[in-house]
Amino acid sequence: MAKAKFSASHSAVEAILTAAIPLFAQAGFSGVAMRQVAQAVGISIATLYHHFPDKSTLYLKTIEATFADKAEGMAAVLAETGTPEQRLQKFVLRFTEMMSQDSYFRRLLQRELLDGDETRLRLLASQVFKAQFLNIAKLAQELAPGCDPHLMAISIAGLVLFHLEMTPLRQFLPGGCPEHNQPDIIARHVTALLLGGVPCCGNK
Amino acid sequence: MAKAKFSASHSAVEAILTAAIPLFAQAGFSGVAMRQVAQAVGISIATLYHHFPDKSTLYLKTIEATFADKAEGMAAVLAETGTPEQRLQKFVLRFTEMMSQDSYFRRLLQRELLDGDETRLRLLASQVFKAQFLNIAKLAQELAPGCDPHLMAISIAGLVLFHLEMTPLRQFLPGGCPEHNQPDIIARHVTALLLGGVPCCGNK
DNA sequence: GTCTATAGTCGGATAGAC
DNA sequence: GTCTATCCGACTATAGAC
Repeated sequence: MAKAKFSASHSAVEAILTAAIPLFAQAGFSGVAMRQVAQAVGISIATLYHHFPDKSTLYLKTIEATFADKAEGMAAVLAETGTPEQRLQKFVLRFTEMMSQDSYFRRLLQRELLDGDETRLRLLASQVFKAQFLNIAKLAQELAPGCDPHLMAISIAGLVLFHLEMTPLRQFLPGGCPEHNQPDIIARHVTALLLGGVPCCGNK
Repeated sequence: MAKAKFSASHSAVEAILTAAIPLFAQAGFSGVAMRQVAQAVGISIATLYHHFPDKSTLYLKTIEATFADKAEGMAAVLAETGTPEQRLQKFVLRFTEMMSQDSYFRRLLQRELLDGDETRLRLLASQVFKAQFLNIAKLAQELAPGCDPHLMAISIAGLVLFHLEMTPLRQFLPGGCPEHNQPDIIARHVTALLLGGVPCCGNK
């Protein structure tokens, strides 16, 4: 009973969140007006406020939806067989590809690292990172016993994410070219660096 | 002649920029109101607009001032003697310390990587990074001949910067503790990783 | 659930006196 | 150079009809 009603409401909320993700990713919380969101969905502001009590809640729900989507995808990245080196290589490649594809998620992540309050940071940690973080840390311990797994896990993810963060700046730096933004190029460089240290191309 | 007049104007502009840096670093362009800046300096809005034609220009000048300050400091980080390994170690340590201290610069850098237009990104590249980037790339070539120096330079700086970006999230991730945010801990980890590859603590 | 209309506030920017 | 006073458009949020 009341199925149609609930379903309609549900899809309206989904449509709003879908429209809000690119807007907040592009301009951040204070850079987006509720009018813009309403216009992007094709509804009035009053209808928007019927589904979300205020702008902060809309933003939080947008973040939650984005991160929940990503948490699902992240689960498929690991659980590989092979030597630790092979598993690292595969993880880095898949992680790079996944992060390259979803610039909205990446931008929201960057914005949360700058402006996230404790609630949203806890959400980010527990929903998106925690499970994969433990797997990476475990892999790092196999490859580098005695090394701090927490620092290693952040370094591995950070190498990939920072190269993607630098995409807009790269073209203005010496030696930068569009090829450096390709996922497979970044993944190969990061893998070689992690497995070989600085002489990373001597062992190719 | 007209020295006092010019001097007064100069220090007023400086006072405004000094007050604007932490505000824009904290909340970003759209998160700061001109009224806030005026209040922080202790002047009226009209006076603020007497010195800067609009908000965009104030923001640009704030970024320019912050980056110009940093460009000076960056010059002192390099020019070391010793083996390539020793020079890398010293560079990473000093770079980490320098970036740890100035969170305003770091936040403005993060914000520009998200929202910077071409003008400001070119400024960032040429004023802040270019000179040091070439030095790091050169050092990387000594340590890893045949490896792409552009990718290596970004990886070296990125390892340090990403660990600092993760500071607010670290406490919610497995194994994270306040000590992981200390510059010397980060620098040691990054150096070991770069010189030894993943088995970074086996050679301590 | 969705709308039009609007309240009330805050934003960037300006006029003109001193 | 600095101020008070003000304009006015944009913003968040709400009221009330359908």
